[in-house]
Amino acid sequence: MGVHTATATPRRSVHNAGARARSHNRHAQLLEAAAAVFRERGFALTTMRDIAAATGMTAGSIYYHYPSKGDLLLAVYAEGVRRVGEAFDRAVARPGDAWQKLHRASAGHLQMMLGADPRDADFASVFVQVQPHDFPPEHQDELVALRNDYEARFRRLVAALPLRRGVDRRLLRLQIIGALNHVPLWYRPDGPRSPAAIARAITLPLQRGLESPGAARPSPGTDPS
Amino acid sequence: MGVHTATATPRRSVHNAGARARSHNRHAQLLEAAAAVFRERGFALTTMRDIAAATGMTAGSIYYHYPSKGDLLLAVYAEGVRRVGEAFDRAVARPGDAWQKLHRASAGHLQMMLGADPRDADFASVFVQVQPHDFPPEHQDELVALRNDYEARFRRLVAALPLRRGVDRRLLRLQIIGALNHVPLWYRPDGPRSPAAIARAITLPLQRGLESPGAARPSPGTDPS
Amino acid sequence: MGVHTATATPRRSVHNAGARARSHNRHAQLLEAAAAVFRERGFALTTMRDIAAATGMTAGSIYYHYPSKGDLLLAVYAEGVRRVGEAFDRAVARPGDAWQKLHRASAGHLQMMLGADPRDADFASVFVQVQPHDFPPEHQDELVALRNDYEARFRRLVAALPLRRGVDRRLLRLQIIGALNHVPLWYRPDGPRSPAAIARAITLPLQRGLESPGAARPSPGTDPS
Amino acid sequence: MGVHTATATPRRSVHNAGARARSHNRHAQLLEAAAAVFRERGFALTTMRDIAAATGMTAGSIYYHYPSKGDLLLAVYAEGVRRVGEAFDRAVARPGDAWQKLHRASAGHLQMMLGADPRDADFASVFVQVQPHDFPPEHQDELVALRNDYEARFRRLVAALPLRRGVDRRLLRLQIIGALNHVPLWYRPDGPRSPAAIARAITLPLQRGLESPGAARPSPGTDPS
DNA sequence: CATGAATGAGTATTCATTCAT
DNA sequence: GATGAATGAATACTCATTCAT
Repeated sequence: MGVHTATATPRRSVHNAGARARSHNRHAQLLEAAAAVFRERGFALTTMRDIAAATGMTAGSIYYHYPSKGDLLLAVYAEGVRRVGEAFDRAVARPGDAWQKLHRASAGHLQMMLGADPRDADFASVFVQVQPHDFPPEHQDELVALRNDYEARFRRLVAALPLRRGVDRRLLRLQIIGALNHVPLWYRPDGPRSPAAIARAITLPLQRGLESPGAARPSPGTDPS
Repeated sequence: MGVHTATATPRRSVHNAGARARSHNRHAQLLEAAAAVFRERGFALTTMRDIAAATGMTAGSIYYHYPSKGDLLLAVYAEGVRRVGEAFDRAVARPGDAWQKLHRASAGHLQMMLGADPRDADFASVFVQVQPHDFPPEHQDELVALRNDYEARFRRLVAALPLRRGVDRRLLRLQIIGALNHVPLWYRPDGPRSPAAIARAITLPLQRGLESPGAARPSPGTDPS
Repeated sequence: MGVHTATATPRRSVHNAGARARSHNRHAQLLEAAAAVFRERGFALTTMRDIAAATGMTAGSIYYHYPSKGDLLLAVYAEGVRRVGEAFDRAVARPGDAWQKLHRASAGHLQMMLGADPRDADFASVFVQVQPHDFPPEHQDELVALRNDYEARFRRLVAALPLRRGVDRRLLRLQIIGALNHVPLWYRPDGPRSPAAIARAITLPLQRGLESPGAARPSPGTDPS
Repeated sequence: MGVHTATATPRRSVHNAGARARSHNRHAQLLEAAAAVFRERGFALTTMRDIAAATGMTAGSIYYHYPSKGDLLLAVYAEGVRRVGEAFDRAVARPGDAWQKLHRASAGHLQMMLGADPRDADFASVFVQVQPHDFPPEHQDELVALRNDYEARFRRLVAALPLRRGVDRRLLRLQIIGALNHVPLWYRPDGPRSPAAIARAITLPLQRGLESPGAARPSPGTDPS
């Protein structure tokens, strides 16, 4: 679990507990700063000096921890996948039928991007908004692998949904992901709806429109997620 | 009409028909090349040399026609808005109820991005994928104005939809746009569904889930759009 | 004595009187525009487009009249020498002793730079402020020759001055030229002194301080120039 | 004190003595090289590569020390003001009457531009020959402030001169400055007069021509400056 | 004569990256 | 671990100049 599950790990391992702790902090700090800056400015417009300034380091020092800007982005991306994935898993783990799990998982996904913790939001936003397109070519495969990791969760959940015959489950999944990931482009924290409410307002009509006729109608108030 | 309705127009007008025709062609050619390259690489990673190479010009020559890279992007964006907007308008102009118009307009929107004409696709994709964020600050206002122009069409159309009470029309609109604009990220032209079919598969469940109970159920086969 | 006494003449001669007249006007117009722009922005910062804009031409058209930017500057410079030289000559031609002639010639020099006719001022200012340094190397010799032409007048005039023994006439001349040419850097047309008065205030103390003891003291009011 | 008193200081301070010394040397070296090249070619015609070549650096490296070409020029200018100003102050600090101080200060001014130390000459020449006109607009105010700083010294000195009634002290000051600053345009180091002698030859006649009648006549030999 | 269009060599500036200390 | 300094390749943009029409 730690911050460095991703492939783009730092150059060398540390040698004692004190150093590891310090190192860990420094790494986490660096990764968070990078996430914040990447989110704010995008990859191409972010300079290593921007990130360095956000940590109190100088640009050269970053290279002690990450071998390149692309690796740093990849590490941020991976951490984004990890965090959003965990939120997703937590939502799915709670009892309920498949539609309820979808509502809650969507809410979890959105809350990671828009919720109270700005660090979650930074990592999740990078994960959700950065496209393979923005990466240096040598990292694109890894990026796609990470993304697939996450999307597999969605795939499994949608596969469990009781749907009318003929519904294209892949398209349903992509429609939900598209709608959810579009939210940060217009969301205002002082708006009338919470991220969870938005997520529910996105998925509930789809349930109404697509669930198999035999299933019980969802009653809006029964799921407190 | 024509390519140069947009705000970011070329530096000077021409004075006779022959020159105008030539000039027009060159401009259209330049704009199309820029659209293709911006779409492929994004704004930040596209160099003026890339665009020049795609037209057979030298980088410096572009500046005879557009005063900056940002202006060129803006012109491409504006042309994207114009093309997608026209497709939208054509769809809405055909007779039908509001839901039918929404289905067709969504199909038009998607077809611009994914349809047979690669030039439409280039302009539309730039329009849809470039964010204010990617623009030089001095052009962002204009960009937002252009985008609002287009979104107003969607707003009017959604306003005309017969919906259950309590449905948030703004959210519905943004959900549809989000889902539609996400399609190019996964669409494969050799896939089983046409862009129009995808659009319909996105909006039809929403109709089923959200239309006001009194309205007639949509029968899938009646709208041939 | 037309505009083109200088070496940097236009590419080809004209063939009939009408054309010559028109050509002459166009040339004069171009030269004046160039003088104005060179004066305002300096050689290096002036673009051919600046000059073209000031004449209503396009940049390429200038090359019909002058083979290069350097040649254009040289022509302006030469015209400056011509105009200031003529003013100098007029002042010297009027009757009076050598000191009176010096006062009047200095006044003429200054009036060319600061007087009522803005065209004189443009040409004179370019002449006076542009240094060999600013020229393309291939024109520097010619520039120096032109400048020497003008300075020879000053040299002759100073040679005729009745001075105490031991006075360095060359230094005196250069001191006067330096002081005069410095005036445009601080002169304000709404100031209390006219260019002629300034010139006199510069040269009169030098007369008082340097003229040979036997000469009559200048009485301030006698020379109305 | 030292090289970096001026406003256009390098980007960041250093943290230990060794580094500071190195840094200081590098800065001084860079500034001196820039002064030499600016003096030789003027601001507009000097390229960053020229300056870099003169220091053994790469053009890009200059930006580690100065944020722009304009800032670099300003730093050179400021150093010129500082050096010439100090020479002026030293001359004024020595005992003597106001006229003697003027002679010596003028000599100091000239010696800075033409004296034995080529570095002084570079800085002083840039100070004296560069006009606000040559600067990027954003630096012009600062330039004028620096220049005023220096001219105030001259103003105070001229204010102390015993002069005939009616003499325009401002004009006298500007006449002297104009004559002095013109000298580098014709001075040859192998000529018959030293810079100090030239300065004296410029100011002494003005004393003779302008000092108030009651004052003692200056005897040429008494002031050995 | 004039122009629209293009060129290509240059210009300042940026920035990821390196490295000695 | 960290940094100051440097690098060099790339980038947007400029501009004198050319030339077909």
